[in-house]
Amino acid sequence: MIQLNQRDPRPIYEQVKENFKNLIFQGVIRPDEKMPSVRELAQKLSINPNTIQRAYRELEQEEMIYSIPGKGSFAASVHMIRDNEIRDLMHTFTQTADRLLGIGVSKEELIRKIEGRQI
Amino acid sequence: MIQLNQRDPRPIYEQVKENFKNLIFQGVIRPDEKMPSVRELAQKLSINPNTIQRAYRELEQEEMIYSIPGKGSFAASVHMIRDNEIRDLMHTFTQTADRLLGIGVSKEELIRKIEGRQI
DNA sequence: TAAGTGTACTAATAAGAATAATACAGTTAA
DNA sequence: TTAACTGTATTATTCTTATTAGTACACTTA
Repeated sequence: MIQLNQRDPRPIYEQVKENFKNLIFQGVIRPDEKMPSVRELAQKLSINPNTIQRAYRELEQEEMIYSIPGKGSFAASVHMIRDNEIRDLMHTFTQTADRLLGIGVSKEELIRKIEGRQI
Repeated sequence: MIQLNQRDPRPIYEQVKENFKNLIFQGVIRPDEKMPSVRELAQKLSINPNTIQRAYRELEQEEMIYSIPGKGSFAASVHMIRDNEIRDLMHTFTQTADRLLGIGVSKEELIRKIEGRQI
């Protein structure tokens, strides 16, 4: 299910995170489906359970999954994930806009930029 | 001219950078005015010249200053600095907009966001 | 030509990130 | 109730990276 690449310079927990993100986005792991337990996966990959736990903790902070002590970790719904992504991007968007407006760029210029985009 | 804070957890070269950014923004160092030489400043602060050199190198990459081998380092013009800042922010702005458009947010919604801002 | 300037390269060191070891607490099912 | 599972917190160790230092080079100016 999860593939670690020895030559990948990124830390293991990052590789684990990316693997699960892909599996969830691709629908291989469905919303509310149980993920492998930290110990089970750690054993399969021959690494320390805490490394998996770190990956899960960060995935939870990014609201890709949710964890229930004693029960397990589960994939979040794709709608939830999409909403969170939009929320975060919107925050960056308005923040950047504010900084531009603050140093003298006009609203009209920003709006023109938007209108000029593809899609 | 430059103040280093022993309790500041940031590396020395970062503190040096921030100090100069402020001095330039505040107009204490005027456009094209010569900055202290790497050795002179290093001696005053009792640190290695290479540490100053790193600060200067990064300030140059950010186009806050420009350096001429054998002559010295000089503050960039405030107009240049402002233009660079706008260029970078615009890049972030359009990039973020594109990602939002890509996952289904409409141009109209983004434009409304801009129009709703203060200033 | 001597004393100044920035810069490049390498080595040493310090700081932080990544992982491991261990213990705790909740859940479930026999 | 208890045994075997689950996630989580804390601390320690290891390892990588970032930071700083040492040294030499090349250019400019007086």
